[in-house]
Amino acid sequence: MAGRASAQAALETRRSVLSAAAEIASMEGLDSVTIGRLADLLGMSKAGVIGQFRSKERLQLETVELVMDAFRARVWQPVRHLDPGLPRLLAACAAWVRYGADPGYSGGCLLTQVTYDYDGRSGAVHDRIAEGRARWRDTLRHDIDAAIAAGDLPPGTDVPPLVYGLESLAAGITPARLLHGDGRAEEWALRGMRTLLGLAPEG
Amino acid sequence: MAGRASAQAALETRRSVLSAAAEIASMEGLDSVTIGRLADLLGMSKAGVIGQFRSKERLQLETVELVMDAFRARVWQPVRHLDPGLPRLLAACAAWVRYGADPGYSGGCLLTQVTYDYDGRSGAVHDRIAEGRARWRDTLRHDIDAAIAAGDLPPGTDVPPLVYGLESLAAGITPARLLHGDGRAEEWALRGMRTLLGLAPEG
DNA sequence: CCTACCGATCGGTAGG
DNA sequence: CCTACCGATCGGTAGG
Repeated sequence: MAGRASAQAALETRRSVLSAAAEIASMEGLDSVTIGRLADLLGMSKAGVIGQFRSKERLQLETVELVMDAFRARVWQPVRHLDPGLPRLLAACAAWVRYGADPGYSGGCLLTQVTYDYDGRSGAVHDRIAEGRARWRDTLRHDIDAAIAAGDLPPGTDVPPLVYGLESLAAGITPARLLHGDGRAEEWALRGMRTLLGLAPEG
Repeated sequence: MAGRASAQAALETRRSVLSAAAEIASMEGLDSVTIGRLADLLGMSKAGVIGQFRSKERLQLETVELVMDAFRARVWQPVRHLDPGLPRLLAACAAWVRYGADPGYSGGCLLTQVTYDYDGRSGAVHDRIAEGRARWRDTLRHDIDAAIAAGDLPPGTDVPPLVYGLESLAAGITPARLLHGDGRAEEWALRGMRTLLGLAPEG
């Protein structure tokens, strides 16, 4: 029973630790994910929890990685097969706000929360978040450029402010829902995105 | 030297504790404000730090209160003498994004960070943030309503999505600056606000 | 992945 | 506002 488990069992343990870490983090912040709490929650020893992750920072980093994977799977994967351009951008935005409104964790969108919490810190988590956001910005820019080239957006469109606006509107969903109970924040965010893109409110 | 200080000295101590707490919190989050760290930073004993605040939650709450006061002083105070309506709304938005870009703390806008960090928690800090945001929303709504009545905004303006958009765009400044070095985020936020209001890009 | 343990730090109090 | 102290918990390691 004791001793080193099989590679498969170790992988399952790893997954359950990260899943619990994401759940705690979504409610109380990534800092509140402590080794002792995870051990209690999972009925394991602290050594068992931290064993696979060398350090708490590694565990935090892998938690962030897990959530970024979920974001890609739910937001980017469903639309990536479409041609670059405005239709794909709008589909991505719709999936994006949908994810923000229902990220699969009790405490709201962990990605947003970690972004706003770690932006002013230094360290691996800050760097990883900055890199992930930069890649998502690239993706958005790519579709915006294609939309301009196709004539679906005006030729003079200033791209950086537009990207800034889209990501700000998406991020606002979590506090709107959790602080004010705005059940329609998802819809509001998407409507704002359409306005910034210069599109009519519907269709 | 030792023993209970005068009421005035106590007030100065209180201020210096809260100021240090805000500085730490802006960089590493409100959770990282520990009594021991404040004591080290200020050259005091832990008992001296916590003495005036009964508990850590009270200290956190008063730190939030301090930052909310600063927000009101820098954003609302300079424009409140203007008549309700679009000009005051635009002046408030300009002061708002200015504050977001330069909030007076090293680690960015503490109000934004705490908002996104505590939205999913329960407790006094969450409740106070929700209340403060609700009051600011009321202020915005009041000017928007006046602008509609004056004919400066269309009669059919849907107010809640607009308020949502304004606050989301303002909040996006901190991560844009700190994660991506977007020096023009303040300008982008204001431009987005004007677009949502249906105004021309300039003037 | 467990037991047993390390030094450090946590929030907070007693008493002056 | 200080010294001295409390039990609890922190991240992490040794050894199996």
